[in-house]
Amino acid sequence: MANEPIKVLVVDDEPNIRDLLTTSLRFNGYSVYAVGNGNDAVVAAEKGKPDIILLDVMLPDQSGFAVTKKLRSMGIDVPVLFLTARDETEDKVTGLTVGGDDYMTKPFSLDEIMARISAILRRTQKIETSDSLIEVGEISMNEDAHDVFVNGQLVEFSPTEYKLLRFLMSNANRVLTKSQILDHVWEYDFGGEMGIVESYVSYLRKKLDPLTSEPVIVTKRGVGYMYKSTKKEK
Amino acid sequence: MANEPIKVLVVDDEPNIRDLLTTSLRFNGYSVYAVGNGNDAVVAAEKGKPDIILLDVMLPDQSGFAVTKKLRSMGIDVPVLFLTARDETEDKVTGLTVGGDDYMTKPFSLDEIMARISAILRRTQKIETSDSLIEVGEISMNEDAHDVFVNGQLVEFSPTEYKLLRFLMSNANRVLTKSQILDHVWEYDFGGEMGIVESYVSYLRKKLDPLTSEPVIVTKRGVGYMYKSTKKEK
DNA sequence: ACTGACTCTAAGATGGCTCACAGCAATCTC
DNA sequence: GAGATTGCTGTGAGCCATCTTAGAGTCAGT
Repeated sequence: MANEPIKVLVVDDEPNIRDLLTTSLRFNGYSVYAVGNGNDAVVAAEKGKPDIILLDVMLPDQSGFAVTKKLRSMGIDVPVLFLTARDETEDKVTGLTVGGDDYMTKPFSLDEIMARISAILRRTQKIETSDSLIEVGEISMNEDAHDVFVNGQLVEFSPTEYKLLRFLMSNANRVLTKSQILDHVWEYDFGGEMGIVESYVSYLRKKLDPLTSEPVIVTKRGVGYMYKSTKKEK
Repeated sequence: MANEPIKVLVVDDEPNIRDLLTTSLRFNGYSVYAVGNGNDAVVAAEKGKPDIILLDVMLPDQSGFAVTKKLRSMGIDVPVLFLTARDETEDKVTGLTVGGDDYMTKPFSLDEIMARISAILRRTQKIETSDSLIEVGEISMNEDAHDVFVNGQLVEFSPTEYKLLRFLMSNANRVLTKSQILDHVWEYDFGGEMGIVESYVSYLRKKLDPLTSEPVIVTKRGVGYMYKSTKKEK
């Protein structure tokens, strides 16, 4: 598919986060390399010419902002997705979303971070084809506007409902276990039980089923859930 | 495809499980080597360059997670199929299905574990030819969707029925004894009688026979069962 | 502080699933 | 053909996965 894989630079001092991101990104087809501090980040960005950087703002040697500033002064204006702790968000983040940049608070969910990366690349790499519309069966989803249309009718969803639906739709016609759903849709430090997936599937069905000709989320007993789209026979 | 056999590393401290897995995997054409603790696993993974690792999470020296982390930090990002006990599942499962990884709870069934391995290799080795479709005679089976079509018509099966049918189909035109079926389809610690196989064959027939031109599961009296596909040409 | 939206837990209800058993059917042996 | 053996399937008990809903706790905006 991709002759030139998209290159991502991950900068975070926590090995767990670094592994999590590296593994997931690789699996999603990105070419990834990861470093643990600001100095290495600058060097790696200069040599590796990444298409996007995931950059923790809280690094041992210098802040992510300093790294960005240094890169920009070197003429490297790669888009950055900042990773910040929840509490240090409000004050320092202002002005971050200029240009192609964006930020996410930790802890994040994998599905969410992949979506953000896509969004940033979509905005910055004009050549990129993938548009922000996910359309499967009777439901279409506009990623930019966060809107969901079911057979043309706008339906409101809570953030979690939205993420769950997006994950199900982007894996249409494939059974997903509750563990998979939990791992991808919920924040990585979520400590609860898988029962919450059942609850949210229930919420989704309550909103979706009245508007669709047939149930879109089917239960595969003993396995998991699947978003089913009208499939062509073969 | 078989010029280079796929290499599997088995890591489990229980010799019984290790032997069970090793034997089955070898029989299925994999190149297998097995170790009993985490340190050996890291060494073996480094030297042997396996295509996939079956990794018990509960090892004598260190956890399977620690092993994985060590490997990833060494730049070895081979996919892992974690093996966990049923009770330690609920709490510590988070993050297990990230990347190409997956997990299975002990006790498992051999057929199930082979299916999972195929699924993981299919997802991670993009070159892999075999897709997720098993098609023999009038029945086709979509592994991703866990769907079974009999002459184009979707039929629902319980998990056990599904596994039994999959095992029969992947051994089409070969007689399988009830013991073989029990050993492959049911969990390895199943304590019941072989009569259960007869029951489930009966369930399958009740659902399949009305939709097929001739019975697909034939009884070889005194021997076992066989899935028969009408292959006229050869 | 009040309100409403949202997340998550817990628990009861439901119904499917697994498995054993038993009687009947089919097949084999002599 | 008769009895013995093996296989088939209906019944039912107990278990377990799933669905749904009510409510507690939290957070944001007014």
